[in-house]
Amino acid sequence: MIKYSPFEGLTSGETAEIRSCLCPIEKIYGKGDIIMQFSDKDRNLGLVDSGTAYLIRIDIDGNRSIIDYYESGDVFGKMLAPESEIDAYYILAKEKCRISFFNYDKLLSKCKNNCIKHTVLLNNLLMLTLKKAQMHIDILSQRTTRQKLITYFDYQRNKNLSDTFTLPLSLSDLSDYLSIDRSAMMREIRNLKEDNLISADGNRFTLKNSRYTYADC
Amino acid sequence: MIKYSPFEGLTSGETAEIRSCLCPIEKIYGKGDIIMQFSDKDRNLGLVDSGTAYLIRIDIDGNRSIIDYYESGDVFGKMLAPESEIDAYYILAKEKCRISFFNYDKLLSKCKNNCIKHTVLLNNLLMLTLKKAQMHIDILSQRTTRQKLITYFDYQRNKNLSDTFTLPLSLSDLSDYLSIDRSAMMREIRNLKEDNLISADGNRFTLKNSRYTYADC
DNA sequence: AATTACCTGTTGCATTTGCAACAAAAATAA
DNA sequence: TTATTTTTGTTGCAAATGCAACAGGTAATT
Repeated sequence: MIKYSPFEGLTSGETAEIRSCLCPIEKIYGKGDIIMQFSDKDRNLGLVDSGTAYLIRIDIDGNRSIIDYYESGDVFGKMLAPESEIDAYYILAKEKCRISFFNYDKLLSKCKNNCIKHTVLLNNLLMLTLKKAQMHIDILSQRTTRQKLITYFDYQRNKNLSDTFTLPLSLSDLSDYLSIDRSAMMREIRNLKEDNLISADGNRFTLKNSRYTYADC
Repeated sequence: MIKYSPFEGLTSGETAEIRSCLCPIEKIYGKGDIIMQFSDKDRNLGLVDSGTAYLIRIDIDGNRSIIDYYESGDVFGKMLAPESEIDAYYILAKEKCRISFFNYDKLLSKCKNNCIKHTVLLNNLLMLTLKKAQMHIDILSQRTTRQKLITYFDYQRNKNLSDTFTLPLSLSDLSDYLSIDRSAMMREIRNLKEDNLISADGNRFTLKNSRYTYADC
């Protein structure tokens, strides 16, 4: 499985060069802070240095969904976000976060050195965001709660290269990300345990069906 | 609402230049033909000149889902497609299609003229695919059949700039794209009619709730 | 240390959704 | 044309899911 990152295909020297060329601004956010609101004025792109954050959608009826989540190395911004005239989207700090903000007018323009590295970076950002979106579609398009859970767990297994892994989300938030009722999800997790397909201790899970292992990748 | 297209931001002259530079190969497919299978050998990117095609997923249990669909101007290819070791993905011609294939090694490499247009094209392709994926997530993350339908119809209204529009999918295929049971979907469409929120004749629909119109965009 | 807020886990019950099956209509092929 | 396949539309029933409410545990805050 290919791991996509913003600086994929760039050496650490080039990465440093881009960083100094684009001179990002670092900010710290506390739990529950709103990091970005996607107003027209906001010409920044956020790179998560540490902590976790959510992309939240509030729809016309006030329902809250977790559309995406960001861990260290993930990136967000208006350019990469869904647009809507109806729903509100914002980035929420789930825990204390350190974020580097890049001005993306600088990112989009050619720099003095006429280097194509900006473009490589831009492509990486788009590809990274696309792959996460495709993963989410893969999960959401599963027909049952059970299949949504198993598909999500399978991605976690591949990401962690281990049958045992700790969820990056609380169970409560996971149900939001999977777009299912929390109590129904808890019920199905119990069923999966009873069917001996998983075991779990808190939010540390082990996938027991070994038909397809991360080693197959 | 911004309309994304592969050649967005390029003049018709530049578009022609790219086409001649990349010299795409045109092919015609009949209804039901498999256009692309995402094998490693396939280094092509397909642009739909006419007709419609689907991105199909067949999961481990044999279930078929429509993950994406392509109309004139849309683009597909291994680079833009989900990857999976478990599920099979392929592009299926829904009706007679004319497709232009671009070699994307050529696309990714700099051309002799050192033009950045290839890169613009690449960014457009990624952005186009991302926006479609985000739309799909927006729809699939709706909790009820009713909300999935209304959200989908709303996108169609915006795309067509009219409260009345013809679906680009058959109702049968729409249920696959929305990941819901067809009969349940038919039942909910009937309910929507009875609640006077929509009217429909065949697969020509009119959205009657005018809280938010395309004019607001 | 005490208080508060949040998260986990559970249950009964109502509602929604999926499943299976069928008939009619429409589109496609022979 | 006629035959065949696909799509639409419907229904009864079973199963899955959502809703509301609550209790206990854990983490965060004062």
